[in-house]
Amino acid sequence: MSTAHFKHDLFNEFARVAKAMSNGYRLELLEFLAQGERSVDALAQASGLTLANTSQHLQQLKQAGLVGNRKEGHKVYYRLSGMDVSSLLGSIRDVAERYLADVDRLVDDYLKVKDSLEPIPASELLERAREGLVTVLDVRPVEEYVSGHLPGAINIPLQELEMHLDELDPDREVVAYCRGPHCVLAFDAVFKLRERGMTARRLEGGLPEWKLEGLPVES
Amino acid sequence: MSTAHFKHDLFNEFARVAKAMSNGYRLELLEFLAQGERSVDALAQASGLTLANTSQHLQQLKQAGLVGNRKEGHKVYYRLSGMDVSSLLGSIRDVAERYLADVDRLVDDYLKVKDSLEPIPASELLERAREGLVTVLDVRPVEEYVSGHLPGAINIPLQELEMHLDELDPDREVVAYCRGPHCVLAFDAVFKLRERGMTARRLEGGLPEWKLEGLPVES
DNA sequence: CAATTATTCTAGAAATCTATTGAATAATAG
DNA sequence: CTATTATTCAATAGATTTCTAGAATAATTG
Repeated sequence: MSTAHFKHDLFNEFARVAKAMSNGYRLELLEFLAQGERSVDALAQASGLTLANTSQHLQQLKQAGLVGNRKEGHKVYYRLSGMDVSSLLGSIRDVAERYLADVDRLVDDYLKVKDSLEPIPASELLERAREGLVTVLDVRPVEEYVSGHLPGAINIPLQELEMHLDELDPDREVVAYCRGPHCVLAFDAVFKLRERGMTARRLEGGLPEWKLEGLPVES
Repeated sequence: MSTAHFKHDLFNEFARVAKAMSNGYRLELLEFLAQGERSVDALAQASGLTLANTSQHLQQLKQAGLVGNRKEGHKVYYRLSGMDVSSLLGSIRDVAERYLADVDRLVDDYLKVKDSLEPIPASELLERAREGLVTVLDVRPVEEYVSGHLPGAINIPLQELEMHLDELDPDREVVAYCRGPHCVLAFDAVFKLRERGMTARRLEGGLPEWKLEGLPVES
């Protein structure tokens, strides 16, 4: 095999990985999977895709080596091949955020209050949690909480937040988190809590970013 | 705008970045650009694509925010938007190398001697260069060397290596480098030098990786 | 064993991507 | 001003992707 040929083949292989990630729905699926293992059915529901379509997208991700699966009973559970896939997703996010004006515009438009919601870094949360000063609030759906969450975090899915406000100590600051840096759940939660007069901030990044920093996870 | 809509749009923006990188030729162009600024013409020659085709690929990269360009005289020079694009390319490479069996197979097939060519890490090269123990050899084409190279490196493009062997001190170890971790130029150079009885190793990664570690570049 | 559930497979239409070709534009040189 | 050089634009054919819908498979339940 010639050098040019080798190089060409190699770059085509790299392109396969990028191609697998070149579709918005597949990136959403990867973000869901970054929260933990999920069945095809659950992923279809979460993404709003049809079952057959979800299955096909997952198979593309699998062929590119980004996810793996296992069969248990008559369900198939998919999972990320490794946390470096999550990290790759983060790199794409960062590059997009830095160089695509549309991303900035979108984030600004939707999260107008962005500046007033200055996020708290993982390191700071760790410290304040150690001192017992904060309530760590996971606002993702129950299934995602169950398959892994921040140590000591309590789970109140966003939709149920208003009904369970009494579970939160009104005198402690709340730090909310969800799936990732652009996940709106934590934004909305902080907004609602502040409306109720509580002190609330959101964590910078979500569970996947927390894991990538090598911080402990409870489940 | 609804939450679901926002999320969907956002992930589609991220997908644009991945889509721009989902083609082998475009990844090759990005690797060339990671060596330094280049004209469309030069990139067409290096990649083997036609001029029009090269121009179109570059425009796709530009629309995804990955590259920028400037006009000087009647030439247009393209450049990476930032080193984080180079870093993203590296992440894709890593994921592909780790999870795609085909990549391993390709690298093993072509670079059979891989194991005997254990690369020297940047940190070690720095140390040994400081002690004056090694000749740092850049085997990329002259243009790439000119637009930036390792401090103190001498340039002998691979094709001319045999003719210029006398420029190398036979008693000093040679460390060769080129464009990146899978660039064959340095592999071939090390092979040739060893055939001539010289002590030679290749640097782990190429110039872009060196820059990403924040190490100094000369030009 | 029949019915049910979860997933995958197959086929096809519409949309998108890629490479090629030749024409158009823009800057410079003569 | 004309010719030349470097790049982009526009049109097109062929290949690939994406989504849908219904059939097929595989494991479990009754």
